[in-house]
Formats: sequence, structure tokens, C-alpha cells
Amino acid sequence: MDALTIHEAAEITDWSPRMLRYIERAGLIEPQRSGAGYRLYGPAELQRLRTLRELVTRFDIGLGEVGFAQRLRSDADLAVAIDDWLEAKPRRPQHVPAADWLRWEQDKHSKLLALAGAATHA
Amino acid sequence: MDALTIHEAAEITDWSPRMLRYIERAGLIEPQRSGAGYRLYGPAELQRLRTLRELVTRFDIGLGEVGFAQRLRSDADLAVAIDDWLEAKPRRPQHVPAADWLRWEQDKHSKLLALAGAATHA
DNA sequence: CAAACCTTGACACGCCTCTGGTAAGGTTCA
DNA sequence: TGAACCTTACCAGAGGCGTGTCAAGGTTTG
Repeated sequence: MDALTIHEAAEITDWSPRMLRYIERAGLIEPQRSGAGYRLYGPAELQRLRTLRELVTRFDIGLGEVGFAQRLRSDADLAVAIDDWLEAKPRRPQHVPAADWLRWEQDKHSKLLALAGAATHA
Repeated sequence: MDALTIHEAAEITDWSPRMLRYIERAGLIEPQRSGAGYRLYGPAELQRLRTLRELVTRFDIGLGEVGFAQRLRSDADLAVAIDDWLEAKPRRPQHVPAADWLRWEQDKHSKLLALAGAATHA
């Protein structure tokens, strides 16, 4: 059998068995199960566990962050909504050509100005 | 003067003054300051506050998430690293026999398996 | 069969987030 | 000047995260 049990996987990836279950519950790494329900970690999962550790320590992020990034790529509505909101910052992204930026910015403004107008009192 | 104080801005955006300060500390919306240090919210900030509220309630996310998305677009290294990790997700097609899958995995992660190889026992 | 695994569920603890307060002190303006 | 704002800096409390541990019970295997 080319798969490790949770304790074995934990040992060689330097996580604890507890954390392996936690990572699974976070939807990050979901190993196969044996007939009796035992978790079975194959080479791919082991590698992913190692790189996950490197990822979170290198950038000092949490598993929740990684899960959110995962959600971001599976939920297009969310990705678009957040991107729009961040884009609306009064800072011009460097990778957008000036002409495109301007036209896009005008579109956006026309939509928002109707709502924003009422707020300018003193 | 075309700018609101924190209490005024809070009232019309349906946040609390406390949360406006919190949102600022989270790096999401940083209003101008008056000479004496008073926060001054202009139309752009007010609109951004409203859309922020809609964003977090619609998708049930936290300010931390929005801040993380912001970090994601300003830190290319982070974005690439997370994207790579998510891309490497092992989706094992059910119709592929185990032996083929294993070889495919080895091709894909050939250099990584050198590290993982020691683990395949049991 | 018994040891040594595995499973889920729960309690616990420290730290962070979100949100509301309050206190001590500076600013604005009638 | 005094009321009514504003500022920062704390305390507080519920809830989530990261982690360990323990209990009750199923599985595997010598």
C-alpha cells in the first residue's frame, strides 16, 4: 500500500496528527480514506503538506488565509466583487494602459456618483 | 467644506465611529486628516464605506479577508506562491488506474518526490 | 485476543478579531 | 468660556484560530 497513516504522515511532514485533521477540516488537504475510514496520505498529499508549511511560515499567513484564497478562485462572484472594491481605491494600477484606465474609471464613476451625491453636505 | 467628521460619516454609512477607526487601522479606508488630526471623510470614502459593508455582508467575510485580498494584489510573491500551491491540488480522476496516476504524479513532481520518496513504506 | 493503531467529539488555553465602552486630553465654535 | 465635538489608549466580552489532550469506540494484525 503506497500511502501513510495519519501518524506516519504527521511525523515526516512535521505537522501533528491533530493539525492534519484540522487542515482537512479547513478544506485544504483531504486525503483518501480506507474502507474503514482511515486517512491515507499519498506522495502528493505529503508534498502538499510540506509546501503548505513553507507557505504559511514564509509569508506569515494562517490556514484561514489559504482557505480564503482557495475560495477566491472557486467563487467568481466573490473574486469580482472584492477586486472591484479594491480597484476603486484612488490609486491607479500600473499594468492598465492609461486609455483603458480612464474609460473604465469613467464608467465606474457614472455608476457610483448617483449614490455618492446625496452624501456631500457639510 | 466637502468632508464629514467621523460621527457624521458613521451615521450615513451605518458603521459606528469605532468601526471607522478599526477599518482605518486595518488599512482598508484611510481618510484625510485635518490640521488638528481630525478624520475627514469625502464622497469617495463614504462610497467605499458603503460598498465595503455590502461586500462583507453579502459574502459573509471579515475585514481581515478584505485586507488579505489587498495584500494579495500588492505582494506578487505571495500571490504567486499561493496560486502555485492551490494549482498543485491533487484531483485524482477516478477513471485513472492507480499505477498510471502514480506515474503521472511522478512526472509532475519528479524533483519533489526525491524528498517524499523515503516516506512510502507501510 | 490484545496491543496498537485509527476514528469523531469534546474540553481547554492563549491569542487574535470584532465591537462596544470609558477615560484623559486637545479643538472648534457660538 | 463652555458645550460638543475630536483624538489616542486602554478594558471587556463574544467568538474564531491553532494546538494539545483525553475519552469512547472501531480496525488491524501478530
